[in-house]
Amino acid sequence: MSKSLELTPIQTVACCSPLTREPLSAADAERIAPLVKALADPVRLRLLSLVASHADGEACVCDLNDAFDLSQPTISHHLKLLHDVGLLDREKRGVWVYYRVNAGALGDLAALLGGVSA
Amino acid sequence: MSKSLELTPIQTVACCSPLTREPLSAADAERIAPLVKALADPVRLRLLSLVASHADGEACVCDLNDAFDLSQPTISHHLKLLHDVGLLDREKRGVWVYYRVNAGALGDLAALLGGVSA
DNA sequence: CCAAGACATAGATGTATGTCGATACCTTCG
DNA sequence: CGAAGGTATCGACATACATCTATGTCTTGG
Repeated sequence: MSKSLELTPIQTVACCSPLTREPLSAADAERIAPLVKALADPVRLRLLSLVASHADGEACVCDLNDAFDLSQPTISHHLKLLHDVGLLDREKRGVWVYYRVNAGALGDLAALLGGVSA
Repeated sequence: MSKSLELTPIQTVACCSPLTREPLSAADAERIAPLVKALADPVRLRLLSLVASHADGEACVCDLNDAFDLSQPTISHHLKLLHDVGLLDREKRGVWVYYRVNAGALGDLAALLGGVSA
C-alpha cells in the first residue's frame, strides 16, 4: 500500500487488491509479474509442490534432484529463482541445503488472483 | 463443459489438489504451467484486471487498447493468449469485441496455489 | 457495393529463458 | 591437510516470447 524505498514482489502482492476488484496499476503489475513468472514453469511448479508436501515442510536439494531428469545445475537454477522472488526459504545445515515454502507469499498470491482477502 | 479425451489447463487446475498437499505429477504440471504463464506478464495481468473490474464485468477491446502504450496488434495478441487458455471469454457484438473473465478458472487457479478448496 | 473502422493474423526481430557441461565453493571425514 | 561429495555459479546455446509494421477479415453506413 504505502511505498517505501522499494517494494519486493511479495510485498506488492500482499498489499494489492484482488485483480478483480480494481484495475492493477502498471507499476504494481510490473512488480507482481516476476512472482507469477517464477511459478510459470512446470519444473518450478513441481519443485514448489514437492517442497510444500514433503515431510516437515522442507526438502533437501538432494531429494529434489532425484525427482527430475534434469541436471543438478538446472534444478539449482530453478530453486534459486523461486528463492529470489521469495517463494522458497533456504537454509543450509551442514553439507545439505533445505528449502521450505513461504506459505504466506503463496497465500497472498492466491488471494490476489482469487479475490479472497488475505 | 466436458470434453473427455484431453484435459484443458483449466480442467486440470480444477481437479488437482492444492500444490501444498501432494506432489504435482509431471503431466499435471505440464498442463497447468501454460495457464500460469498466461498470467506471468505485466500487460496480461493488467488486461485481466481491467476486464474483471470493468462495468458489467466486460470490456471492449477499444477500451483496453487505450489503457496501454502498445500497438493494437500487441494487445490483441495478449487477449488471444488469455482467451486460448480459458481465462477470458470472448463475444463479438456488431463491430466490437467484448471480453469477460472466466471467474471460475481464476478461482480454481487461486485454489490450487492457496490450498483453499475449490 | 464501396469506403471506413474494429479487430485479428502474419512475418520479422531483439531479448529473455531453460538447459547443459565445466568448474568453483564449502563442509565433513579420514 | 587433502580428498570426497553436495550445491552454486559461469558461459554457451537453442528456443520461446513480446513487440512492431503490414495486411487481412468482417461489419456497418452511405
